[in-house]
Amino acid sequence: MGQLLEITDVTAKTRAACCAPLAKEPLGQADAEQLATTLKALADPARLRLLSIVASSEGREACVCDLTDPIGLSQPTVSHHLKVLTEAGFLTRSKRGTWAYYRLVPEALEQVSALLVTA
Amino acid sequence: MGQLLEITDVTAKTRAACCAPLAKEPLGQADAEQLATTLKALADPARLRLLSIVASSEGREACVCDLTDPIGLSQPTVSHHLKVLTEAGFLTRSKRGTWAYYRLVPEALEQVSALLVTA
DNA sequence: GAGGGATATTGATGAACGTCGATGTTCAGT
DNA sequence: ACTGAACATCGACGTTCATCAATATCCCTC
Repeated sequence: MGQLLEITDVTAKTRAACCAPLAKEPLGQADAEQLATTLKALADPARLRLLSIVASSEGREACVCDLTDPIGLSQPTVSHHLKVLTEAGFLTRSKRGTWAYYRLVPEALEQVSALLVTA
Repeated sequence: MGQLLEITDVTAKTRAACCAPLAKEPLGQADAEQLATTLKALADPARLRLLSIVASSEGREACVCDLTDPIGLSQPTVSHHLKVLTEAGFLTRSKRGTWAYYRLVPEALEQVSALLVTA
């Protein structure tokens, strides 16, 4: 009891919250695989750009139509990248009319950031 | 003038220091590719485990012989992963006798960590 | 309900990656 | 010099992944 995580937002399924900071103790195989999956979602130029565009947009959200052009990739490819980022927990999707809006989940990035710090 | 970076260690070739934080402004193509390369070095279970073992070892360093067994991969594969981490700036290599010691570069992880934070 | 626009899914293709066995290299000790 | 140990490099193989064109789905409007 007295778990530290009780304070955090329960609704956010922060998949990156898998383990102690890297430098704290050796990662187990399962934890390493989970963290790697999360990091792999970030380790792509197109997805990093998509994330940063969304993050610096008003309300920290943007629709696909605003993202396709500046990225310079086809619409299906952009859609695919957004799906990867969403499944990794970095974005959430909400459809309004014909448009799909993707919103940043700041806690997800903070989680990953916290795991990498040397403590 | 008054650059923030002047304070940081000059000797460390922190390759991750490419750009402003993700949420600050949209990443350019070149910056995104560089960051992605750095993150790709982290986005692998074996490399994450290697990093964490080194990070939690005495003096934040370890030789290959101490790493091969706990990882459960062949020696060439471990050697390859260590090379990737070194080229990404997360480790440095120093040979003493027959042994090769890999030491953690904490600043590199801190750099990446700082870029992901939502600011 | 028919047409059109925005987004998601599918299938295919080429490149990048993780892994290993085999071999090369360097160094300590005999 | 020779042998053995520690580590790196090479070449090959199977898998994963980014990307696109084509197609499907959903929703608005007329």
